[in-house]
Amino acid sequence: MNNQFFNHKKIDGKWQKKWEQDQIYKASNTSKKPKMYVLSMFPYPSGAGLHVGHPRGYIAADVYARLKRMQGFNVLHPMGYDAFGLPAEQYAITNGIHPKYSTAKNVKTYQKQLEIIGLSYDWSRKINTTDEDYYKWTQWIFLKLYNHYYDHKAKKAKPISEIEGKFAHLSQKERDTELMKYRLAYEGYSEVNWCEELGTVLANDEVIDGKSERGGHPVVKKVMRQWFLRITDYADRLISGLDTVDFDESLKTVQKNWIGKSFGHELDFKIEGDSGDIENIKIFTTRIDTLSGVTFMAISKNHKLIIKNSDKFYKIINQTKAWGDDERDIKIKKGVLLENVYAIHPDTKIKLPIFVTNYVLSDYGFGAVMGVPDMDERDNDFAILYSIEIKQTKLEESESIEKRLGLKKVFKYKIRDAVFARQRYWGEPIPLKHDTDGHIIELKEKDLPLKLPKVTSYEPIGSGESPLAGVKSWVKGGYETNTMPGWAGSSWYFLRYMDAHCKTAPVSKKAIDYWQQVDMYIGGREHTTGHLLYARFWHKFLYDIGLTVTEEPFKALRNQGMILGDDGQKMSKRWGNVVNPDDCINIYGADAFRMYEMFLGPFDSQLPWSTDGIIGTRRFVDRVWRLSQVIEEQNKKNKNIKTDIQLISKIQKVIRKVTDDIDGFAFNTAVSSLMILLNDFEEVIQNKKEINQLDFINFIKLLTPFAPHITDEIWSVFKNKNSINISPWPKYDETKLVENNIKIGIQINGKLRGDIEVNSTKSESEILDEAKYVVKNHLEGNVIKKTIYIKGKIINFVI
RNA sequence: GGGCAAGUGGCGGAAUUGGUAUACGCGCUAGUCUUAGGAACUAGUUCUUCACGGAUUGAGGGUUCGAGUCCCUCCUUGCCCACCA
Repeated sequence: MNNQFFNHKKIDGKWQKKWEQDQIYKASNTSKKPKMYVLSMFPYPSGAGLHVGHPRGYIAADVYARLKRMQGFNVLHPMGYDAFGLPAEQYAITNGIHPKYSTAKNVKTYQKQLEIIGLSYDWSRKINTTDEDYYKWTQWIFLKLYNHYYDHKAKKAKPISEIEGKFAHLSQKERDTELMKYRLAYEGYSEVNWCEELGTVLANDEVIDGKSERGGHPVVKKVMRQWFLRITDYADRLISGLDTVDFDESLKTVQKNWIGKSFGHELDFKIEGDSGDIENIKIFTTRIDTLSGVTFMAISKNHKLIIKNSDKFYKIINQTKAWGDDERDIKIKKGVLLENVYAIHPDTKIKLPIFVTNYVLSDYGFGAVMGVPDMDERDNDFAILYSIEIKQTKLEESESIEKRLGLKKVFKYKIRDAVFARQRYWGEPIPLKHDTDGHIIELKEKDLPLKLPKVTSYEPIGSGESPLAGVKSWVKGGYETNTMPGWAGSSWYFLRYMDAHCKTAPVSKKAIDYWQQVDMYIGGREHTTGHLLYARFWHKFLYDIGLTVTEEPFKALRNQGMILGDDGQKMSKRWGNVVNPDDCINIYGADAFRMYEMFLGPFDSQLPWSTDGIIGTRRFVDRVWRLSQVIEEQNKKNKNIKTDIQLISKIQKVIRKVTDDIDGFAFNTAVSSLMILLNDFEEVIQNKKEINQLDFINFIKLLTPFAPHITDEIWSVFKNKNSINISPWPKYDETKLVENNIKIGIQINGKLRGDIEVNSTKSESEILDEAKYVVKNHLEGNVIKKTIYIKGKIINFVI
């Protein structure tokens, strides 16, 4: 070992191979050590492969996992692939290649890219959501959702069989219909986000500004048969559970706002005039106290008053058709007055005009609003546009209105039940059959997995139905032709890692009892209202049915900031600013790359990438390498070197700093303090002093979570057995600290005028006298009115 | 429109939470070595000034012996949600 440069090409691979051979990162499900489950959000392997932004979260999780392992935890740190979903299917349509093969290829690429980074995964637990052994259990969970309902009194899910008796007197068809109103996975007809280009329905969070998240195709509303998950039943628990987890406060707020719980009252306004069977307009309001200011009613164009009287209101239907399908897009308020129909104010009995408007959402509350232009800005805008009376509101205690009109307090939520069906091929088949009467039959557990059949074409068939509807045997068997959405497999994968090969359940009782939940979850903020909410929902359901042992899946969550291109734009092929991690690792080595990703800046900040900077951490790696050789030489000659006590003291401080920083996800400052410590080591060597190997080992141990390859190599050159990666973490020892002479500033009236060396042997008056002497020019001819001396920090003379 | 962040050298960013602003790294300048270039190493590098000195954390004000940090007003940028009754 006489090289000036660290030979990463040889050494990185050597250790990666050895770690895998010795299985040093394998987690034990029976260990007596304290457990620690550290999880990175698993990737969707796209054809483009990883860019340098992706590994940031993986490396951070890995650094954290490595620290915990060295601190003596039994660490579970797994990785896998989320491989069902649209892009693979789009690729299949364009290229005629089965998604199974294209995703397998992508997974292979990702696997290679991850391996060369040197991440400490327990690969024996690798999962892939498209494996039959995996999606068998996704289907199993779906069936559990299907045959459970939510008991709002007990606040938990219960078997549907418990309420079947209630409907025993009904015909099977009627009974099916009634029970469907309770099931947590249910079939319904609903207006959904339909994307013609993709030929499928999308969830709300997959639609951005009326366009599909993937591809940016137009999305319109369409009524279709769908499967839904009743996430709304869990809305309250999804809010209250946030108080028990260690997530970023702003992320909790986003989830709370997404669920959108609000408190208010429901109230019926009687209708007079030509309104067919409809007698009332039901509204929800959070401001019942403004009732006296109501001067009109506003309803959405899809309100039942219009729909059920389409013959009477055909003109209005035609007029409002052109308003656009997405009410969220509207900029200018529009309205049409209903003729010959009035609503009656419950107190004054005054006739109120009814308008069909574009600013009332059809899918929130009852799609109807009481218009209070005096108090509500939106109602005010509308009233001015349509010359509606604006009446001064007399606020009234809501309790007295409640009593007078017999109203009850109610809660409303913004969150909708989640559409759980895609008219697509590349997803988990829904394990249900429809018999000829339309009765639904569940598949039995022994018949799972219901495997995806082969198809000849991946295009959705004309009606917008899934390609499965074109498979004769499938349709003949009565199988459901919808498949599950992309987020099905990712809603429970963290449980599967606990027991990746369990044959009898999604996860065995023994494994869940041991691992409990994810202790530290690391991923991007973009999953806040999608995956993260769905996973919490499924986990709570699985808790209700006794499969999991905690209410929440993730005890703590940390979000990484996005890495931008060096032009400050999002990294993408479109801008030509994509940097590939493989190239960086090939040139600079995994350790330099890992350190640079962590050193770039605060973990949760968005940061521009600059490949130029890696040279800095690469130089650091080389300097550590050279220093290790010098120290080895010194220690060969003399076994009992006494290291400079100042340096030992500095090492102790860095032990504390690096430990605290990794715990607090302040990786950038941990790396910088390691750089400072290296500078200190080199200064000692330059001064022709010697360093004991054991003190240097403390330093390389602190470096190990960031740069595990070079530290393991040095560790073995120093003739240590096993891997440094499973050696004990250094302990901070306060007794080894020495007090230095420190320089403190001398201020006059708060302005810095000089400095002074102090140490513990000098008394306060000695220090102050000396300080006065140092700044005597500034003090000349002035009286010191006040002296402030903060020990070890500052002296301030006020004149 | 609402909510949440954040504004510090040429650049990415530090600052023990009110106590010497600009740590660490990139880049740049000079030097050593080299036929040369590169690499490596050494020294320097907030601005202004020949220098002594002076100024400086988006702008302005305030509290304090002392403010990047706390308070008020404003400006700018980023992200998320956007007619949720």
